[in-house]
Amino acid sequence: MDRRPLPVDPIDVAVKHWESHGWQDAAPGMGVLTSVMRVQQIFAAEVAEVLRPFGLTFARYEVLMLLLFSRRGSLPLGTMGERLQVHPASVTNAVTRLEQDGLIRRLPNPSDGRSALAELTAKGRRLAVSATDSLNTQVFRSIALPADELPQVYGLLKALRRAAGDFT
Amino acid sequence: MDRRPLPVDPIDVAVKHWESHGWQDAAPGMGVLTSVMRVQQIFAAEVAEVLRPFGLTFARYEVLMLLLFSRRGSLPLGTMGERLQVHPASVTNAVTRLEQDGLIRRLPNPSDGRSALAELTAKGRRLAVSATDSLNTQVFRSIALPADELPQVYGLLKALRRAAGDFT
DNA sequence: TAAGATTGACTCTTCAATCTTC
DNA sequence: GAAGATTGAAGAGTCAATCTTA
Repeated sequence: MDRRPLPVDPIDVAVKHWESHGWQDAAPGMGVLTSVMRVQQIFAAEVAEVLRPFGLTFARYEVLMLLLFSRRGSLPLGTMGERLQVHPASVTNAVTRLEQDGLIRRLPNPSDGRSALAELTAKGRRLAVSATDSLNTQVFRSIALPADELPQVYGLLKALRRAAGDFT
Repeated sequence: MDRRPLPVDPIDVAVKHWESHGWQDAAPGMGVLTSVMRVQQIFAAEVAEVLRPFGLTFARYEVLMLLLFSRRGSLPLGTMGERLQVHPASVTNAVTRLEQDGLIRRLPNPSDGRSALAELTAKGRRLAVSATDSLNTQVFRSIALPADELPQVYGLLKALRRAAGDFT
């Protein structure tokens, strides 16, 4: 689904339309929201391409990394859903697939019979590290902004997330 | 799928993990990418909630707005895919659904027998304007950033989009 | 009764293959 | 043969309903 670059920025055009329809006060917000949607789409495509050879999606990669960074290499599914801010059903989905691929194991939670733990296997640990190496090199280190502007975007997006009640 | 706010910012935590695993140079990019993904998720949820009563998704709303802003109120499907940066199949999907709902009409393209035009109906035009009023009020005008910071984010995201080859 | 997890239905997206027209 | 659009299949996400345990 690759496209040639457009001669004009379609989001600039949309913002101008908003301004000329009497929606001046909403135009900047519309522009920012639409830009976030589009940048996410670009990032998601890049990440998906890098992760495909590993048999991973971004959601499943995030589950692996959460486990990699955890003290014992295991976490309750509910905790993972909270940290990743996704629906419980999405966690179940990702965990099931990762388990089929032998990257994690499901264990009963000794302290709560209702709960399940996901635990990283040795194979999962190795894959998480390899995939991270690729992502670091091909995506994260290549984000096309002057180095001093990255913390700026980060801070602005963080303000948006905090305002939305993501964290306190 | 609503969640209570977390006591710490999970993205801050991930960035710190990156730094302490010898991936310092990739940490800022990882933080920005992850933040964009999360802010997109928040925005998408807000937009979906506002559009639900109108029977619209964001993708279908974007199609309506593209037609609303076009000279004749009609555009070839391929052109819409380019402007919205989505797969042709997504356009077909959205257009089919909008047509079922009586918001647009499919017409043959007089200048190319392979191509189809989508044309806004009166009903579609009214709905597009109503939905925009709601989005302006409940989402776009309420984006939680000091007014002078919106153009800043916009500019930074635009630099990212340009670097990705979105437009020239 | 409530909480954790799972299931099945539904939506949206992309991809590959196909059909028609240029 | 190439381009525009469509179709069917597969993947991922949410939601509502359900099952089990606390």
